[in-house]
Amino acid sequence: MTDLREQVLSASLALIEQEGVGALSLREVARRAGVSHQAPYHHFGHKEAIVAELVTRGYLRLAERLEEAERGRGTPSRRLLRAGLAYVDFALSEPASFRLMFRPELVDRERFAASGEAGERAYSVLVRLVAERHGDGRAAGLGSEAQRNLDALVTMHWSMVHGLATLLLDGSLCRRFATRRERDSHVARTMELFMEATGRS
Amino acid sequence: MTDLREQVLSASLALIEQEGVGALSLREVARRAGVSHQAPYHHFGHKEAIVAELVTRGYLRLAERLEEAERGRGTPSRRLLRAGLAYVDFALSEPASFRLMFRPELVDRERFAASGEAGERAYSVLVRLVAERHGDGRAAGLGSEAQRNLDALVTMHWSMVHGLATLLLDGSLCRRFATRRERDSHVARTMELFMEATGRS
DNA sequence: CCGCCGGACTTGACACTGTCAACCCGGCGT
DNA sequence: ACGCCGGGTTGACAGTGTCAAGTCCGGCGG
Repeated sequence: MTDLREQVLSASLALIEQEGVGALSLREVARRAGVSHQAPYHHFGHKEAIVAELVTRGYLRLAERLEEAERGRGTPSRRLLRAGLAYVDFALSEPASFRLMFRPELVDRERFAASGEAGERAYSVLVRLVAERHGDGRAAGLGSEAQRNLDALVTMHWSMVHGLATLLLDGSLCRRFATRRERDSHVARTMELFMEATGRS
Repeated sequence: MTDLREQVLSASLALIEQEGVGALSLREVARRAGVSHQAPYHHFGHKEAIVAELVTRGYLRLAERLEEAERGRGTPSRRLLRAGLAYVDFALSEPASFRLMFRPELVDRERFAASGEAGERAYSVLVRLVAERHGDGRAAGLGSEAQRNLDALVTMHWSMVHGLATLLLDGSLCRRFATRRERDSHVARTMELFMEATGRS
């Protein structure tokens, strides 16, 4: 019916959501779209191109959510916290995209530059938020020692939210909670603990 | 020559290390072991059983490393830090195992209980270390509020090291460092920053 | 109007995968 | 001596990604 290209993309995502990343099959996607097994090739060339497109779009949506938190009201700490929660929430609400985004063997970032750039855009939001919170007061003039510490701070924040997201999604944390509400309050408590410990506001 | 079972396991790991998780192929493994494509089936039944065995052994080695850090000298904080560094180091030195361990769609934890138990063993080390550091002074008598906070602390520590490990392995951090030494010092700085922020010793 | 050109799609083939089935062989216990 | 069985083999089947043709059709130039 509508644009087959879009249909292929959404069918792929749905398939991954239902059966897991490993079950993504062009032929099954074609079947679901009601076309022959080669039709998708006319729009994408190979499987990797489909995944690359999904990865790019995933990073763009993540970047949007983070930028939304960045634009919000409140202290730098508060906005950084909201960005962190948005990161985790993204992973939980779009698990298929999130898993694809962090499986580098699926899409070669060299050949699909758009995916890499979208990832950089999301990353840069985090860098700005951390820098804002942890005082880059004297603008760009930090010595290399201070710069290295800022780098470490960014890595620390990112590792925290990324670890939380992946453990909730794929790790043992995913079996620890009976209800969604329970899980969410655990996440909130953990993030607040972290922000409080590392905070200076 | 020697035990084919062991040969299959090590060949599988080597193959994953070289070509990625997706490239694990029983037939290629058999080829490398110099046997027919069905020989591995005589020892494992299906592919999942091979992966499950690798996952179990991976968790056991990780648990050993963590327990080694636990037994070491120093304050609780120091030992927790060393356990965290051991976690990251494990991921970097055994990337194939680590990736398998956190891809739950590959092995069903219900049917392969050994994998789950080995994972629990590693997890419990972390729980003990965090509890020891963050004062479970009055033993088992914590109220449910304090218990929830301890849970959140464990999740926080685990998320931190797990996020750091996966970002170094699969995320954008892996392209940020030219030399291993540079990378390691970044890891050390990040972990120390984290421990200092969350520490009470 | 005809012709034809190119994009969207189909059909058919190939090599590869995991897995089922049958067969084969050599050492062991009875 | 015989049968059994663990470890190994070969052969087949369905499913996969991908290459190579062929088919259909709408819009264009002449």
